[in-house]
Amino acid sequence: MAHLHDHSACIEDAISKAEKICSERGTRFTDLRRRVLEMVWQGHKAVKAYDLLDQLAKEGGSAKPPTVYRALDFLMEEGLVHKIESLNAYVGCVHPEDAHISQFLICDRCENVEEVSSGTLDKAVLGAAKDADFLIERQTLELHGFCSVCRTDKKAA
Amino acid sequence: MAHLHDHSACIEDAISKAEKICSERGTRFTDLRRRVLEMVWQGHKAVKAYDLLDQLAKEGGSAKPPTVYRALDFLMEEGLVHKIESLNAYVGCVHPEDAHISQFLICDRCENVEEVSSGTLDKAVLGAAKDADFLIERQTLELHGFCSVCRTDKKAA
DNA sequence: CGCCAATATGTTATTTGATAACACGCAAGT
DNA sequence: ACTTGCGTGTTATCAAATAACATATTGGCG
Repeated sequence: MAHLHDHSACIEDAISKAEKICSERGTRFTDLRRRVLEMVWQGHKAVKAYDLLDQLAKEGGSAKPPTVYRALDFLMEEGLVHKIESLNAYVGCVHPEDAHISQFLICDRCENVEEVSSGTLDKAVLGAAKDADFLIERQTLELHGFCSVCRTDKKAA
Repeated sequence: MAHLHDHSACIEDAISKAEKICSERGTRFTDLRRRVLEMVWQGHKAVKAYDLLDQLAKEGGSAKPPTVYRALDFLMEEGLVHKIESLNAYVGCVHPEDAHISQFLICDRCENVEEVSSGTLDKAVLGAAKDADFLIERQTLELHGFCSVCRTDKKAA
């Protein structure tokens, strides 16, 4: 993911995909849920629930924790948002149209989160589970470190 | 990991390894830290910080959150304990003597946590990072599902 | 249309998870 | 004995998440 890009296109894309998915499934993409999804997509960083809460509160309405957590729960159910467990934060899904296992590269410097899908990695995970005779239902795979841009910057500095 | 085994041997082993490691490094394996490590090792499940706190409180002494979090921080620094991010809980490390990357199989039924080390998996993770030109510093890899025993039980039930 | 049921949101309170800041104590080395 | 560092105690607070109940909105159906 480049550091410089037309991010408004990312937001628009995420919203239109969400509209399509919800309409296909007959689930309701309400104003609140749209607003929360937009806020999650304000960048490619993982966003904290209470930061969303603050923003919502500033925008006028009364906003309490359940408001934002319920919206996040809905968005996660629909696969539009993922939770980053190691950060207690939430990030927009880049390809919500198909169900998938999530794997993340999280830069600890610029904080950008990149969602990757590696078939090799998937296979290795399944292989490890098979070796242990373990049935996987859900996985958390979060790799922290430095993205290519930040690694270069560090060297320069 | 078998469901039935002489668990006291696990505890003893963990404590003696901890003693050895701390003495080698010149770090202090105090009574409190020993007690917390024993409690983390009361089973192969991940243990919550506030459960440790409750236990400590019952054992007489005054115990407040920092007490247990500081002990856990120490134990994690020494590699004696790992945090399971997806559960906000802590589990004893099975081979603290050598630094390593942690990968966990977490049974959502019996709650046992098995620490695995798969070279294939390690390689796949490194490969995915390399493809993205990403430098890994730390990883969270937690696989949730059902262990072999619980999977069999489920079928039977 | 008007009603009902289901879903969504608002509201209050509480639980759980974690850390900041400062005080006190103890142990090892000089 | 002294002091320096480390460990622990204590108080307070922040941060993350959910429970329980009230109200509102929407969509389906008679």
